[in-house]
Amino acid sequence: MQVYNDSKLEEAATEKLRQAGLRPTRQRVQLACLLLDGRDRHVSAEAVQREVSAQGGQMALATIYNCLHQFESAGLLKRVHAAEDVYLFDTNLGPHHHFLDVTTGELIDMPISSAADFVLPEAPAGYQADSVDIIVRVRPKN
Amino acid sequence: MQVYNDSKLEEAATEKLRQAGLRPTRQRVQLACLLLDGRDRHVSAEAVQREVSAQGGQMALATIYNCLHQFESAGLLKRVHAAEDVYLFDTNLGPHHHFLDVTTGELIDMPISSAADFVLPEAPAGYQADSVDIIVRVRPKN
DNA sequence: AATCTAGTTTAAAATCATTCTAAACTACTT
DNA sequence: AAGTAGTTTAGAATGATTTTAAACTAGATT
Repeated sequence: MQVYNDSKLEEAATEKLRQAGLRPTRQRVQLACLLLDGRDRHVSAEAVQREVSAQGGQMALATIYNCLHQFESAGLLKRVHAAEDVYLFDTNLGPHHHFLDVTTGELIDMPISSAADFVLPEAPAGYQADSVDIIVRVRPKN
Repeated sequence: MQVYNDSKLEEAATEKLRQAGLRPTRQRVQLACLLLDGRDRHVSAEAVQREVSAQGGQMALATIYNCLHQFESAGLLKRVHAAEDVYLFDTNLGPHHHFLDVTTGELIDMPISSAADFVLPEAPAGYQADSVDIIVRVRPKN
């Protein structure tokens, strides 16, 4: 946490956690401030730990994994398949898909309107579609 | 391999490996017979090892990983993201995507009947699209 | 405010799929 | 038959994630 905490942000985070049925512990509040502030981001547990460290704090990786998964279960985050063997937590809760820059591994949100261009085949007989994941691999031009 | 090897199959596999620039070792021929026989399948390294064992053979997992990756590099297999943390090797080399039965983890090939069904979204400015991965999660009706 | 307790955090160990190592083996050439 | 580069292998290493179990804490109870 910053030397000067933004108590407004913390109060909002606390409220968000309460509504999600999560006890607002110091760690969860800190992570909520970091991740549930409205910015659309794609983060790994380790990246979160680095951010916590950068703010002068410290948090066990196990705690970060716990919290991120709890946030996910509570619908505060989504877990997305970013690349080959990489999963990230996505703060963008709206329906969207991703572009993946194969040269850097960076994920870029794909507005759903673009994805609407996709015409998906009917689900196989006896099945009903549940959800769709689309990743378009891209690379910088030239 | 079966008690009575199908030497025709082995010859075909040997030829396929040669054309791919892979020395047809005993292990690679056995795996090629198992996997490159025209059936469309989705297999893990461990599943392959179980099949080898079921045929009375044995093969180090490291060898299986080596071979599967070499087959992939040679364009004889594709590696696909099957589910959450699961990757499988896909013997269907044609352009296609997958349905994933979320209740069993089973992958079902999604034919691309007409390539026109898939209109790629515009890549972000400065990027060009490379390839697309689509997984439609499905579940049995009722 | 002190106590209680279920829920939480943590360091450290465990897990598990995959990869690496380096020694033994083998396909192919000479 | 011998040589050599490429292969296979058991076992160790890796690395992201999960588990363990002991210490800690938020919130309820007295």
